[in-house]
This record gives sequence, C-alpha cells and structure tokens, in this order.
Amino acid sequence: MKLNVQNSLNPQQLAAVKSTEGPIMIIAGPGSGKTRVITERIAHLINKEVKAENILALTFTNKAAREMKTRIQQIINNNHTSPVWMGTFHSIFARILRKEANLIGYDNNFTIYDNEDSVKIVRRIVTDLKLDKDNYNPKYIYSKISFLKNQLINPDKYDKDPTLKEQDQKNKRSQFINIYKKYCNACRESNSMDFDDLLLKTHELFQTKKDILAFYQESFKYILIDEYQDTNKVQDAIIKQIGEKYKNICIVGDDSQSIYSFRGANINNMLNFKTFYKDVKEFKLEQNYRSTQNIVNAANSLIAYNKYKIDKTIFSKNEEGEKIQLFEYSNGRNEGNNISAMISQSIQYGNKKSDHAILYRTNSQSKVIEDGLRKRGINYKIFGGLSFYQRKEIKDVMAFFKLLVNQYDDESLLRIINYPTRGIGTTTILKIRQQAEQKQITIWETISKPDILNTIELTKNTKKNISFFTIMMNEIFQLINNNIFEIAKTLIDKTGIIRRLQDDPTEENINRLENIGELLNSIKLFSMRNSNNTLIDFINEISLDETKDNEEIHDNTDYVSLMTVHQSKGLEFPYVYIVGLENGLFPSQRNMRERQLIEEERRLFYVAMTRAIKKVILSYAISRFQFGTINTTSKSLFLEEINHFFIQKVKKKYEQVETKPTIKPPKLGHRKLTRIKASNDDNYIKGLKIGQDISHNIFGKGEIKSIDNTNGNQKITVLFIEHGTKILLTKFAKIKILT
DNA sequence: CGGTAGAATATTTTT
DNA sequence: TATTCTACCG
Repeated sequence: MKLNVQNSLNPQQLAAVKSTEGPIMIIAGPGSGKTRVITERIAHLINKEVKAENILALTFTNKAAREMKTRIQQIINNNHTSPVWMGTFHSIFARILRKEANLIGYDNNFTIYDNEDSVKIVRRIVTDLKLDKDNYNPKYIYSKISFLKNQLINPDKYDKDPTLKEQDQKNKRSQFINIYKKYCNACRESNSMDFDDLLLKTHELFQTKKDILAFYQESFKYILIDEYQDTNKVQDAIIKQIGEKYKNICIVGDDSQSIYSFRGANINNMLNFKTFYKDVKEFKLEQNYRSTQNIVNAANSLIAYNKYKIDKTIFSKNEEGEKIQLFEYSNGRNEGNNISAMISQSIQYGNKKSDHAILYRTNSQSKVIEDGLRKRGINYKIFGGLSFYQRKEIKDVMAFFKLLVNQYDDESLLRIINYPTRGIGTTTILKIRQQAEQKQITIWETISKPDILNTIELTKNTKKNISFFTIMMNEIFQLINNNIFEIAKTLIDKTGIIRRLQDDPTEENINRLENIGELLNSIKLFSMRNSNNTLIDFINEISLDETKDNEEIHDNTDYVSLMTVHQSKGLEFPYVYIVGLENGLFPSQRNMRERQLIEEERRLFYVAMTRAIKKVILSYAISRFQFGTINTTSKSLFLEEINHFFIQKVKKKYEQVETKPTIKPPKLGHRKLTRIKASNDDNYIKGLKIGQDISHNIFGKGEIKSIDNTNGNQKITVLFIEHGTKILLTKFAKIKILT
C-alpha cells in the first residue's frame, strides 16, 4: 500500500503527518486542511505498521466522526480492516463502560439519560423537597450539576468546599448540595448514566482500577483528538490517564475557534498542553485555503483584539477578493427582505441557492429572514431544532425499550406508567415513589411485588389498574430474547400507544404515528444490518447519536442555509451573510460585561466570518422587534474592530424592497422528518376510491372524501357518520372497505 | 384523574 | 411573539 497523496500536503502539514511519536500539538487555523492532516496521519501510522486497533481517534460530534471514518476508508486499504477506535468521546467511553461498568458498581446493561430525563429528575427532587421553583430552577440546577461533574467536582468534594457553600448561602440556594446528592443517587439507583457520567465514570474506572487502565493504555498506543479547544476538564483528565504510558498524544484544534465554554469547554486545556508535557512538538497550520485574502485579513484584524490566544498568523494565497459589505437596515424585517433580494439577484447571476448561508446569533432571528425568503419563493433550510429521537412519541416508545433491558430505570418507568393513560394518576405515583424511597427499592419492585404494593394505601380500582400495568409489562419482559423488530411490534401493540394516537387523529397525532412508523423502520434496518444486534445495542446507538432530522436529507434540492453561528462551525459557503450585528444580540447581552465572555463572542464572530469562501455580507438593524416589543439598538462593537480597510463603506437601506406576491411557502425540510422510503406496498391500500364507504374499528361507518398518496404514506380523509371528518393513515388505521 | 386556560419566561448546543 | 409551565375546574 503506497500513498502518494502526501505530495500534495504543504511542508507544515506534511511534518505534522509524519511526526508520530510523543506529545504533539497541531494548531489548525480555519480552512487549513485540518481533517486531511488527521486522516493522513492515521493512514501514515498504519503504513508504519501500527495496528489500527491501537489507534484511538476522538471527535466531539458524530458528524465529525462519520466524516473521518469515510475519509479514512478512502485512503486505507480495505484488507486492513481491524478497525481504528474512532468515535465521539461519549460513544467510545460508553463502549468501554458496557464492558467494565460492573467494576464500579453498575450493571453492564445500564441505560443512558439524556438532558430532558436529567432535568425531569431534578424537577422531581426540587418538588419533593418543596423548594421554590424560581430559586431552584430545574434547568439551571441541572446545568450547574453538569458543569460541576465536568469539573470533576462530585457531591462530596462540593460539600467540603466552604467557598462554594458560602456562595449558595448568599444566593439562597443552600439546598443545592442536597439536590446534587439526590440526583446522583437517583441515577445510580436506576442503573443509569447521564451524558456526563459516561465521562466521569470512565475517569473513575481508570482511577480506581489500575489493571483496567493499564489494559487500555496498552490498547491505545496512539491517541488523536480533534477540536481540543472544546474539551472540558474530565475529557482532558481521561486523555492524560490513557496517554500516560506512551504519551503519543496528538491534539488538534484552534484556540480562536473555541465557542463552547458555556458547556464546560476550557480553552486552557489547549493553552496548557505545552506546560503539562515536556517536549511537545508544535505545528501551526497557518495557510487558509478556503477564503479570499480580504476575508482572512478582516478576520485577523478582529481576533487581534483577544488577549488569550496562541500566537499565529493566518494567511491566504487566494485572490484578494471583494471587500466585506456592511449594511444598516431600519429593522429586522427590512434586513430579511433586503438579504432575500440580494440572494435572489445572486441566483439570477447563476449562483446556486446552496452557495448562500445566513448566520445569526440566536435561533429566534430566523423568523424575519424566513419571511423574506418565502416572499420571493427562495427555498431555504433551517438547521437545528429537535432531533428525531428527542420527539415525545419516540421517547415514549424508547422508554419501554429501556425498561425492558434495565428494570431499575425509574425515569423511564415514570414516563410510561401512565402513558397511554391507564388510571394511575399523579397522587398514586407520588405514593408509590414515597414508598420506593422509604424502602430503598426501585419503582418497578414496588409495584410488581404484591406484598409491597399492598402496604400502600390505594383504592381497589387503582390497585387493579396497577396490576394490569405490571401484567402487561411482564408479558413484554418475556420478549427480551426475540428479534428486536418483533419486540418492537408486539410492544407497540400491547401498550396501546398507537391506538391512543389513532383514536384522536389530529394532524399532530398523525405526524406522531408516522414517526413511530419511522422508528419501526429504523429498527428493522438496524436488525438487518447485523443479526447479532441486540436491543441494548440499538438503544445505545440512538442514545448517543442525536443526528438532526434534516441533516440526513440526501436529496439534491437546492436551498439557502439558515443556522446559528455555532452550528456553522466546520462548514463553508461561498457567500456568507451575518445578521443582527447589534450590541446585546451579537455580542449577546449576557456576555457583554466580562472580558473573557466578550472574547468568546469575538471568537464566535471570527468563526462566522471564516466560513466564507468568496464574500462576507454583514448587517445590523437600528431597531429590532423582540419579545413582542420594538427596541432601539446600537451597532455591534465588533464592527469598529474590523480594520475598515477591508470593509466597503456602510450602505444604509431603510426603504422596503418591493416584493412579489406571496407564493405558497416552500418550507423545505423545515422541522420535517427524513423518511427512509419504505416499500410503498406496505403503506398503501390499493383500490381505494373517493366516495367509497368504509368502516373503522372505532369511528364506525364513513365515506372517503379524499386520498393523499404523497410523502410515502397514504392518508385518507373520511367523513364518519357519527364522528365527523377524520384524517387517517391507512398504514395504521384498521378499516374495512364496504362498497 | 385529566384536560385546558391563563401566566410566566425568553442565548449559544452536543453528547 | 412563541413556547412552556402551573393552577384550577369538571
């Protein structure tokens, strides 16, 4: 296997690729070919006879991991397929913990709580302790817990720190430590780990079980970490544990693109790397291959205002390019309209819609932009929003799955004990929970053992309802060794989830039914991929991959991209519009007071500008409609910081641009689901006609008024004699043709 | 126990 | 404005 690609690397890139031993820091500016260097480096290691399974490559997002995997597959000979350990921190550590969790007091079939689960647990604790919901806002409390965990401050450590407790006293949150303890206990007793635990428990495992640590140190002789500026304290600590023996640690990142401190990322992990390890070899990738000189120079002049950074000079040898444009608008609506007009013109000159991206600081800014684009009939896609697996109906079904593999999982049990409603209400649940807590047992134990259940004061009817539930669940538990698709089908039928939604076929519920159908689809695909795949594998995979619905649309439709600056990281577009450059918005109000926070906002702006290949268009509005009121604004302080030599004179545009009459909104992919197109045969009932009489198991007789075969799922509108008009999905609805 | 109406509240986001 | 949460009534 010979690789010639190395010839096309520049000297710094090549040096970084070839330097394999010892601690290495690669500082990679925007557009400097970072991913290429990482993948080439892995290929180079394998060429040097390093076994692939001795290489650990960590990323932050699944997307980055996937991209790297495919690129490595392209350059490495496929015969060599003992795989590199490549994935996100969380997925790799979850894999380790699946094997070793029993050593630190968990069962290996632990389940994983996402943020929503965690906040719910905190909310329950706060309510139970009868604390004030304003002072002890569950979301805030959880984020504080998460932050502490990432700082390696466990409840005991917190308890022993007088300054922390003093602060709580001052803020009237003296009960915080109590909540923290209870939260950790709740997770522990449910045999569940939250996202932070996946890191924290790995750290604990390596700290307490030296033989296990030795094993993984030997396994991971070569370690690579991408986006090191985004690591938090636990992640940094684990890398130090694993890398201690061979010290072949290669970190890649750009301190100037660190924009996640609000979730615990610590830029100092990168800045201190050189002092922690002796003789760190440092490589700087300073040539930007992406943007014009004007863009690079403008971005440099901005970031120069930051004090905390690593010295480097990013340069471009591309053409000088156009100067940056700056627009002043009368208000947000005007901003949206004018940008749409500009994009419309650009398209007429022959550019694609996908050559344009509009970046904003907050999601709420997308609305006025959308309106503008829609008026001109320009296709757009909004990135972000809820992931498929965060949807309520999906989480409901998943809760049953989780419970099936881990009956200790109280959170999942509480989620579905009365969904679909089966007469077990809040007071009953409270009594059950109190009993469980008193007896120090799980909720499932409390309700499934008659002698324990009988100690709780409940009406005969309630007890009957509970026993119906436990009988049903026991039947489901019997399925554990079946094929996962079979389990899923039976489960959905037995629990009545689908029936409940069918009974009330609002548009929302139809959507939910489609989503559940989609979940079944993906389970089917998952089970076909490898017959050994178990339910726990499936849960694991989806708990850790929050791929957004619309990220997976692979069709060729052309659209303008709308997203927050955070989401744009790692992407590039020829034309980049950065909107809402106003003090209090960008930089955001909350981050305007402290120097460190302002620096992060500045990095954020730096990231935004460096996404552009050809041209950057900046804008602000002198008044903005927010939270229902109109506010006068001032232009962002960052605009004064960019060297004016690179900016075209500001253009003021106050008049409304003329707009064409409104065309039907082409809401492309907006919060819409990806569908794996199922074989249509299953989803259609052939021979249905408008005017036909049918009968439905619940609504009785009715007449078909219309049939909709789009979206891969047949929907029919039926006028029922007794229940009026309903929209039904023929895939799910139990109907009989009468005429 | 369950649904709904009116109040409260409002970055950035991945795992 | 838009969403999420709480309190109350049937």
